[in-house]
Amino acid sequence: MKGKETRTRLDRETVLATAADLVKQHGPAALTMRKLAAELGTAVTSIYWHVGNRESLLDALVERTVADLGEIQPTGRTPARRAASVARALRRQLRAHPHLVAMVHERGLTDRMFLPAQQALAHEMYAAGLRGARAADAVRAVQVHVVGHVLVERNRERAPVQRPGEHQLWEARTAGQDPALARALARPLDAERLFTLSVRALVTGLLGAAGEVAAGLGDEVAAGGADGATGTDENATASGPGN
Amino acid sequence: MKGKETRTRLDRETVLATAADLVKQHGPAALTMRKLAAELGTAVTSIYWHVGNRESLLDALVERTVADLGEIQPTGRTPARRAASVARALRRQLRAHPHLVAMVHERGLTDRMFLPAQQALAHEMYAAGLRGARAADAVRAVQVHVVGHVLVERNRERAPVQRPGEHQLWEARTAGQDPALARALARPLDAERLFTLSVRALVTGLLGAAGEVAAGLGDEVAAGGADGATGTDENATASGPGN
DNA sequence: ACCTGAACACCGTTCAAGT
DNA sequence: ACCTGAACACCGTTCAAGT
Repeated sequence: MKGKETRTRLDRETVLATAADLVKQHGPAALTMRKLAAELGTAVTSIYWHVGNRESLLDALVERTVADLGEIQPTGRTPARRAASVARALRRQLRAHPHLVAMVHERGLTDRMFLPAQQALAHEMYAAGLRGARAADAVRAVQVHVVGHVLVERNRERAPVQRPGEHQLWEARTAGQDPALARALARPLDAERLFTLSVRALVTGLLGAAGEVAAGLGDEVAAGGADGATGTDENATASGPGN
Repeated sequence: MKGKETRTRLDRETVLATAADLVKQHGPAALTMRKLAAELGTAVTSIYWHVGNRESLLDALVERTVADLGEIQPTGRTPARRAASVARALRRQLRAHPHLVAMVHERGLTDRMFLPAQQALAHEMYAAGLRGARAADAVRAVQVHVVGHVLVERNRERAPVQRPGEHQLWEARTAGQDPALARALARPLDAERLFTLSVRALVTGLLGAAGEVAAGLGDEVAAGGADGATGTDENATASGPGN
């Protein structure tokens, strides 16, 4: 159970490695200096010599994880689709490291982490005809949407079963004018589908103004938004070979 | 400093009240049973008699805060604008109780908390011509966007100064084809403006498909998305009288 | 240069004992 | 019915002492 037995020398590298392991398995809250020491087979205080303290240990962990995130490779034939594909790729990266988003945010490393995605998005916004501050707004809107969506998703997964639950709530209430709507809201939510759908809508909305006016790709954009309900098809599995 | 001096009887009510006070001032992490006891002028263990334990104390706190959130009163002349106004009102509610979102999520009370907003949104989506599952998707997309945005905002505010900072990052990098875009991304982000703008785009995108096809209000929707940069004007201060 | 145990100041929670 | 102190099992961190 305790992992390493014949310990000769402790090492900043192995401290980080086993710490990363603990975080990956049980989350950052479960990473206590004492448990880590037990796992390493050393005294608690030895860890301090190599990594300073718990806080800088987590810093280093985050830094290293961010460093070897895969490249983001946009896919699709139009800027709108390519921007959406960047959003999906970003979400996939984040979900591959379940505790990363929260840790990164707490540590104020968000900007560095999202720079590759930001640049990819900026490129597509430019290609779609957005310029300057307007393009910057679009980039940031998508970025915040993705991070926010992943945070909400993660919380929803971690949370104990929703206490009243949309189910009962919507069943009990007067279903209003649209019983089909009430039934749909009572069904459990498919996060992946909702993400794909909302990103598409957001990008469409962001490009819409400039798109129709400036670049004449309004029809393409509208088509991208119109096939909504089909959800996850070919372009959901496309990603860079890096990850 | 210790607040109450002449303490006759402890009371679940006053325990909750002072606990709420501590959370409001220093966040939920700062609410320790021992500090709370000190503030109350009682033994730590007395608290346990009234509220069980720390976890159910926080549960009760959240429950009570959610209970007296104000009504959500949509404003605006079109469904798109009214839906966006619901999103803004929801954001305002959440920001009025800075620690609420995270606590609510951790406790799995999200559904109950957002039911009023959800119903208001559902109403507007129906008015905009969306039906059934499609309307449900739109409602949830907006809901997740708002919660996610607020979570990101909160984290950004709490976080220590972003370490590398978009500033330096974007200045250092090859600014690509659009130096104005790079400059805009180097500027600090105006969360309120970005929120207004992205919600508008999202709603436009969500209604776009059904709106143009079914209800013939595509021009109105497009106009709503096109006046983008002006941001927070009349309808930003509108809310129910409840809060 | 690296590792150790003892010690300090914190936590939440339980429990027998008081009134 | 309500409040108490002592005690337990945890934390992160410091520090003098070892090799």
